[in-house]
Amino acid sequence: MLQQTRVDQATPYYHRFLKRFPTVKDLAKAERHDVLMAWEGLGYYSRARNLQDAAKQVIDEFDGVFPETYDGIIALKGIGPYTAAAVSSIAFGLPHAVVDGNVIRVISRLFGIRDDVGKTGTKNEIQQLADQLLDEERPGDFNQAVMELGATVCTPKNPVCMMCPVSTSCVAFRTAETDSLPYKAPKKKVPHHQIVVGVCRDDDGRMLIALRPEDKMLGGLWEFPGGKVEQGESKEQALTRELREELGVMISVGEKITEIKHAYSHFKITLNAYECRIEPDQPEPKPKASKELKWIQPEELENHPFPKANRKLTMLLLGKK
DNA sequence: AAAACGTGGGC
DNA sequence: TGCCCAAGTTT
Repeated sequence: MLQQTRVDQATPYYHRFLKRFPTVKDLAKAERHDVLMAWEGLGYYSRARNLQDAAKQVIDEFDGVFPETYDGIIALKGIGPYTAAAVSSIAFGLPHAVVDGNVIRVISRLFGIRDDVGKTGTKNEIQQLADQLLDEERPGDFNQAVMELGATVCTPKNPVCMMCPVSTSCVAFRTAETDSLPYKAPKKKVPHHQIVVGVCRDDDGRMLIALRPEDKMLGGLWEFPGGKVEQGESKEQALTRELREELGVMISVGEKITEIKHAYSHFKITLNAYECRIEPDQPEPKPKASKELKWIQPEELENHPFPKANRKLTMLLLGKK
């Protein structure tokens, strides 16, 4: 949960998750739907799938006993170099240095690394330096101490060098480069897409939702069907086209419901939601781009995992805020 | 090796 | 408002 996520953001999820899935076996045998439901809102949903896959690995490949070696730990789904080092050092006292965002900042300043820390080679260099620095007597404490130093003293903005125990040997401090290190190459600006989605209702007041494929973005979550507005298209045209492509039916576009802005990790969207009706002569919709389609009553929206922008829409539809 | 992958808080 | 960054991993 903590991968690319602040402790404060993950903490309530952590407690809820453990209450819902108290043991590895509970998690391993759970429905994916329920795991994603517990993860909804936390983002990077592949982590939830990986975590459950890892639980299955522990049951099936490790006889139900969590591995106690670095190689065994990093063999688990969703566990990479950082998490394997963190768990093996903190839980089992094994000598592996963690390299997270904090450590990258501390090491790059301490040693005056001026290369782009976004590059693989630079990260390897930092990993080597961290490994050399590691206190092999207390690897877990050392790792947490460096991360804590980065989180509280050697901060991204306005580091408190006066409080730093290693400032006298810090290159960035001695050369007044703390503001420019770690160096990161300028980011490309992210695209902004216009998205249209349809809230298709039938005569019983049910709404049509679609399940996103597991291997794609937001995989395993539900959404209102729709897609991107292409160049030269009106939103109504785009929605008609998208639902024809995605559901295989002709629809009529009704009233606009709302407009929701949202930022993902690598692009931004404006989600335009419309009331829709499937034309009377049309066959039952078939999932062409999604894994499954389902007609549900409004109150059932709360029992399905939705990504953030779609969840805002469901809340509006339920009259909740 | 670089890009894909969510969301929320701080400034 | 817009950008940065967060206890990174996978493809």
